[in-house]
Amino acid sequence: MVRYYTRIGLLKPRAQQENGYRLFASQDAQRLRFIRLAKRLGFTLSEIREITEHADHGKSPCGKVRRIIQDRIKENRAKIEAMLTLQNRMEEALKTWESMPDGVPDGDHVCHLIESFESDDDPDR
Amino acid sequence: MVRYYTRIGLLKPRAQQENGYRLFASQDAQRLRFIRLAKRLGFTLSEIREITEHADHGKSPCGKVRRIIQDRIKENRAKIEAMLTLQNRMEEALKTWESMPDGVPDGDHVCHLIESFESDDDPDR
DNA sequence: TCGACGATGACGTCGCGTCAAGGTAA
DNA sequence: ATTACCTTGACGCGACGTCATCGTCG
Repeated sequence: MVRYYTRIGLLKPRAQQENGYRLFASQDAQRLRFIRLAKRLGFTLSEIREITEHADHGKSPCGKVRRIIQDRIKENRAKIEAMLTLQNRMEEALKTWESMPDGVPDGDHVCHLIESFESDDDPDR
Repeated sequence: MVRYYTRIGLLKPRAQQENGYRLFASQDAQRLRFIRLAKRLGFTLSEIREITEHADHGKSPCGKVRRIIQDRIKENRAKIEAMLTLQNRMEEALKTWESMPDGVPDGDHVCHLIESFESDDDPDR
């Protein structure tokens, strides 16, 4: 991860001259802790990059931070609902399949279990 | 999608000789419907490929199908819980931040809102 | 001849992991 | 000299989308 964060410019350790080794200062450790906290709050790495660059230019990133997390809460709610819908569909399928035998595939049908779930319309996705 | 599915070998239209155009038969349309149904049930494309290849060899894929969906239900449950945990964390953060002003970044701190969420330990992730 | 289709191939997404080839430290 | 670390670079994942370049159809 540290190598990756360095690669995408989230961490900027100083390069030592003699050997090519990266030198991490305590500021870099601080920065890494910040990244971890932000990730725990749902921020993506590119958002974190925006935030830190903003801050490195002396501007307050707090407004941006509030906006991002509000959007993320909405997005997340939608994703959770979608996953709950899927979960219901899967459990329903398993239940229905309990009373159905395995089938042998012919040219037309791959698996009658799955094919028994013809969807009339396709509201989500 | 159709191009992609063809590329990864999920759809296999016959190539016409004269021009290089792909020729889709009704079987391909049937196969595509199957893929869509399976996706709606949470199967990944590589699982769908396993299933169809199994079936194309004349073997019943139904056992595999039952096993996969049972695993997927468990995985999904874990993911949903993780997302609910995240959602709580985000909403808690927003609430806490309501009473906090925006701050100006100094060398040590990027955003005190995020930094106020020091985590004692890190149980999940 | 022109414009709307088709094909292939390469590259982008996101957050890393992994592997190879080579240099360095103890 | 060994071996354990470090570096850069490329490629992999999943499920496509997009772009460029080319060929083809009407």
